[in-house]
Amino acid sequence: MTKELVKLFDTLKEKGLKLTSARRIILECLSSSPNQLYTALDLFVQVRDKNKRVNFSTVYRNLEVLTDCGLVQKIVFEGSAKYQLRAEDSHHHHLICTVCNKTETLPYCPLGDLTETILEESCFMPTEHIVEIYGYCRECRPEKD
Amino acid sequence: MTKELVKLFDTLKEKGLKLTSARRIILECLSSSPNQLYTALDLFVQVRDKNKRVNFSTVYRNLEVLTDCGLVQKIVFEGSAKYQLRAEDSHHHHLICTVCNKTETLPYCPLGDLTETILEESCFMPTEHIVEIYGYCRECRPEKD
DNA sequence: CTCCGTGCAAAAGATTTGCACTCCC
DNA sequence: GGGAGTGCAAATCTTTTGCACGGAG
Repeated sequence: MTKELVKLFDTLKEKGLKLTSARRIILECLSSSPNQLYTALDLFVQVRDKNKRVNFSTVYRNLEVLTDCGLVQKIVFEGSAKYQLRAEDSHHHHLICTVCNKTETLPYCPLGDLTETILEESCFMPTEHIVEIYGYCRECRPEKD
Repeated sequence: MTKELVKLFDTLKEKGLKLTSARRIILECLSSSPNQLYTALDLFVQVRDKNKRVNFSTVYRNLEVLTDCGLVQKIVFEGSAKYQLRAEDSHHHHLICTVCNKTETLPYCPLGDLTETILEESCFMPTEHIVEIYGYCRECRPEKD
């Protein structure tokens, strides 16, 4: 079992949540492809492979729990929610390939100090933001001509 | 009837779409609160007030049509799609108040020239992006202390 | 007159919930 | 042992679709 996984489990416990077998498997699956965006269904299929007794609702309920306690990041696009482990270290965003749906990480935030600027310009006080960048990853990029 | 409304109707016709009474009413409603994000249901309720015979599916179908032809902008958050007239002039983003749900416009794009940078750094070729900024508008801002 | 657009009803898909039972701490 | 968590089934909510009919151009 990887160090990262242990850390995830510990975080769960610290938050007063029980480490059940469903949660263990869900975190293992998410952790096995940290750059993939899973729908609840994607994840359920993979979880099911490891333990047939885990229910779809349980996956949903736990994705919500894990999102609330900050271990998982939720993004909504193309009609359904997608989930991914949240890198616990730093604020970042995603580069999402519209062909293969794999994601890469943009390790910094393009908004930078914009919060201050917006507050001054618009009297609007930003608290959170969504930045998602869509395009072609290196593999899926159309041939250059 | 406002100038802006006439312009919207003309755009419809230019695109080869018929100006039906449902579309007229939908655009009137959207145009009456250009800074509000409407769910399909919100809009349906308001449309219904003006003409009881308009169907919910018609609202959905037209929101899609209007989005496709660029008159309306669609944003998905909090579990459902929200719609708003698209300012026809320029690329911009939204400041969304998490209290009253009203939106303001951020008249520029915080990503700026980042497309080039990302391509160089990551070999990822951005084609589109979502930037939505959440926070408190001037009216809903918590008391300063 | 001709289709695009619509009303209606039903289906599809995503997500949530009530309840009894289970099993982690 | 107690309460958080789960399985199951059904409900709910959002969005889509098939089909026959109606109205804008």
